[in-house]
Amino acid sequence: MPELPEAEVVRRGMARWAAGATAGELAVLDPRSVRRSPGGAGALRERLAGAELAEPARRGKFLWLPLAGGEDAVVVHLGMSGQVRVDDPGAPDQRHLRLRLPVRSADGSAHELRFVDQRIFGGWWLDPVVQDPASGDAVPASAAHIALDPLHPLFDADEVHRRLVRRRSTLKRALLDQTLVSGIGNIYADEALWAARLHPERPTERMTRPQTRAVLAAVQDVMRRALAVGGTSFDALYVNVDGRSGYFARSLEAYGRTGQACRRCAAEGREGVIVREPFMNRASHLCPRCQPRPRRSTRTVTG
DNA sequence: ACTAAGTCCTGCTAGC
DNA sequence: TGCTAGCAGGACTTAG
Repeated sequence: MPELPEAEVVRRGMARWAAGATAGELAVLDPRSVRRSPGGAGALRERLAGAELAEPARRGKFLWLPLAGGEDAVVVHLGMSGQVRVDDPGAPDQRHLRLRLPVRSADGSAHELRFVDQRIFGGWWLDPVVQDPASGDAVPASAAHIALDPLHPLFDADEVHRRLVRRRSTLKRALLDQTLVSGIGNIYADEALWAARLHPERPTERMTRPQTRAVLAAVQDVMRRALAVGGTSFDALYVNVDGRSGYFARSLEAYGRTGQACRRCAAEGREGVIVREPFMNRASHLCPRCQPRPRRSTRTVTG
């Protein structure tokens, strides 16, 4: 699933051909992929035709193509199965191809930016650009509520801690809340919790500052390592703009390793096994020996 | 029938 | 009793 490292790989892949390019006429093969765009396919197509694209940008899992002039941008969100592909004009359609944007790149070459999305959680939409007062960044309005991501230069773990302990929730749920810290999804949440030896159900108000620092440092570490090898690919759902897979799946310690030995336990002579636990109609993967379930919460249970 | 999951939206509840 | 902020959970989606 695309999380921050995968979105960043896609951003870099797009940058070479999109930065400074001139857009042609957008083909909308499935209007559901532009359902968030004001005015629908027609308005988006009209705005893009002939528009100059600037350097692609990203915050958390949100990507966008700023349009020359700086007043608006095309947001590209991958959802859970979205891909951006850069193809030669006339290349055969991919299965689940939803959008096709011809571009004349800065070097004069012709390409197509294509949006392929099996499950249609993602999409493209036109959005005004606003200034985020906290960072000074220019961001699309629909991404303005998103917190800084862990790889942002101004990311402040202690500020996240202060906000975290005010919450009456649990740790993994908080890590997935894009308004607290952005870019983390189910894979990197499980990996960071394993690395920091913290249970996903740990109450947020009982987190210590060293624990918060540890889990956020683990997020940064696992994201940087994933980025270095092109992201995490489990199947054909996530690929780079060239259609190539990332190699981080083989480095995962918790996610997707249900029933397999915990490698840290094995290295230390213990026999922990990764288990899968239900979580928000989804799943968490963890080692019960490294990540013991917190003792019963001190939170008041009404009844 | 059930699995995968990012984000938006709705509705509930605690607390004042 | 009523308001609000914050939190939890459902809806959306398709292939295997």
